[in-house]
Amino acid sequence: MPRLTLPDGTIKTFDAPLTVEQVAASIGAGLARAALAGRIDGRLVDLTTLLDGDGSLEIITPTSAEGLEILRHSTSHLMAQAVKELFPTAQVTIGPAVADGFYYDFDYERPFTPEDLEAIETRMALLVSQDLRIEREVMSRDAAVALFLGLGEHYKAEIIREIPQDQELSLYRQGTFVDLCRGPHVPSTGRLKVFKLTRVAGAYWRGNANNKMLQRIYGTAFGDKKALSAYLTLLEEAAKRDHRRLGRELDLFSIQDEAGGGLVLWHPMGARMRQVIETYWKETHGQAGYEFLYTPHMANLDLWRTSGHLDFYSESMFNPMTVDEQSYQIRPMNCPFHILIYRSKIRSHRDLPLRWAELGTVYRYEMSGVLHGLFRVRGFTQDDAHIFCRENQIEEEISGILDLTLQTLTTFGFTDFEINLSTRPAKSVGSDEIWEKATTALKNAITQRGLDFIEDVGGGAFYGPKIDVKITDAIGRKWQCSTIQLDFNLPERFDIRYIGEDGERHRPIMIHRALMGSLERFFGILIEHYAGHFPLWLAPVQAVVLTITEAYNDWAIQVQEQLRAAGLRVETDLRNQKISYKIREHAMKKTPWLLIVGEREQAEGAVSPRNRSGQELGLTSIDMIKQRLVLEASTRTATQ
RNA sequence: GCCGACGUAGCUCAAUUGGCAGAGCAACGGAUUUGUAAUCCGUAGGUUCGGGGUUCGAUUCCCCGCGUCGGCUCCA
Repeated sequence: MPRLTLPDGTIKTFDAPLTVEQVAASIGAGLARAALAGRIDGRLVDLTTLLDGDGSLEIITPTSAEGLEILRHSTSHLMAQAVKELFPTAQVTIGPAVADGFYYDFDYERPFTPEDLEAIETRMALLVSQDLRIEREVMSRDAAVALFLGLGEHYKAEIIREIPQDQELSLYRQGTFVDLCRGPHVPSTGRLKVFKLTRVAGAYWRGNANNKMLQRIYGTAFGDKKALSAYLTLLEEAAKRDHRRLGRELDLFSIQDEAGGGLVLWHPMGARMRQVIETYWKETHGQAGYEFLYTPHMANLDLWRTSGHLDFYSESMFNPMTVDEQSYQIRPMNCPFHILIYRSKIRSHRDLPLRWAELGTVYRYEMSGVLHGLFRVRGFTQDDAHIFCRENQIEEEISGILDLTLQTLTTFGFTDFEINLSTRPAKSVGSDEIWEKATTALKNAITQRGLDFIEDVGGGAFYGPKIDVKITDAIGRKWQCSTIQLDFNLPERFDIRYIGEDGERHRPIMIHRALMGSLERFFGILIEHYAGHFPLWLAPVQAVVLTITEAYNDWAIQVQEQLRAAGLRVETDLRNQKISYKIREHAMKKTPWLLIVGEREQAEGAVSPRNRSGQELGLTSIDMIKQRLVLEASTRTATQ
């Protein structure tokens, strides 16, 4: 007699075994229609799963993340079925649900075309209208291998051979199509009504460039049409915010072939913003007890041999250049230089912790195909710092870095954080003891300020555990910028030490950390986060004084001078144009404040301010507007 | 690097089966002296990404190169 506990705590008992689907129907017809799968005691199962014992049961619908994932996974199978029917010689490989939808990789003699996608979509719709049952079947390994080899599906056979012996193999059949799959899946193709194939792309088998290139088709699926159109609207919104487009429109930066791909040219307006960001960075780091360093952009190759970068990082390094028969390497990182400064004299335990920061520009080789605006470049500036401390100072230092990180990110308008802690991987350097101590210190530092974290077990670098912080932007996208990384390796390689209280030599702990990560990338994120509507403290031009006619030029210039004297970034627009023309132009440049001056304003020593949202303040004295803008800029928050 | 799509004026985009390379905005010149999102007239602007081929003729078709864009991790 199944006795089932539902998520709201109610308990339902049945006098005979029944399927998840039947339970859903017993709760309500609406739920039965929406049901995609079930969760029994935490395990996701098909709707057709028979319940014969007690336990907790949750009905999964498209409103949950899992429901959406199942829906998309099933849609990817539906697509594979359509592809197999239209292109019988295509071999199926893998087809998972991913962040925004799903994909399926096929091995086919030619790439799929946009016309193929249309045909596939049409066939998918046909299969949906047939409402084919999707049925699970368990099979032995040998039988499964034989089945797929018989179907000419060599990739599937290869996959099965790699699945652990003791794991149960399941197949899903729908119509003539059969696929190896862990499941769960929706009960029939009729459930898959809202989907869209988005693009085709090449993708290597198993993501390895040495393997054959497969044809990947991307698509997405949703529980209802509204959700799909909301998603498409989001894509449009993201396109409007594209920093490459805004960067050009607002004249912030460019990347030009003549200089080289992935090398950023900061134009005056972008450079103004960068100055503001750097000034803020210096201010906060000074307050947090950091010292600042400047180090060279290249160094003798031997330095990179000692640091080990030549061994484990050479793929990302530019080729060395020869100078006076010696090899020099343009730097991909700043840390070896900071270590050299540490090692330049004997350090005492009293000197520690040393917090050394540098806006260090580094150059890394990225494959041409991955370059992308400011997000993926070949030359960028890190807001880098290295902390040298004693073992017993780790927790306090991490704690301080976390404070600074959250303070910085909040100031730039990000308030939603996800903290990831990555622990010791299989291959690593350093003793069990130090890993244990350090990892605990990291955890404590996070939990002590009441924050949650996601643990990525074994996800740390070989040289130490790390904390990454992800931010969520205005349209819900996540970005990882900040990283805090312990290093047990470099102090060893450079043999750096300090003299302890006991008079003996000890090895310091090194912490690498960057809060914004790369200034270029962070700038790109800011552009997209604010969609170019930068808060006053960041805006390259904070206000423009617009004249009604040339008769008021003198007053406009006086206004500009007075506001500039108060530290504001103010321009004038004295052109012989209608006021509405000028307003439109500066509105499109997303200037926070437009200060209009004409006869009345001049007579009263005033301006008529209009803010970015079109709000007019009316006649305002020069002192009033000065105060207001200075206050708004100094609070470093978005007020419009 | 690999797969695919694309590459026309500073920007956004046209150009019939292969038949004189165009428009809007921006720029520049002139007129207009204007009150809250585009005043009017004019001028200039091109090796159609580069190179080669087919053709009487190539922006258009073919080949090579360069660049841009979308992908190439998310496990059956």
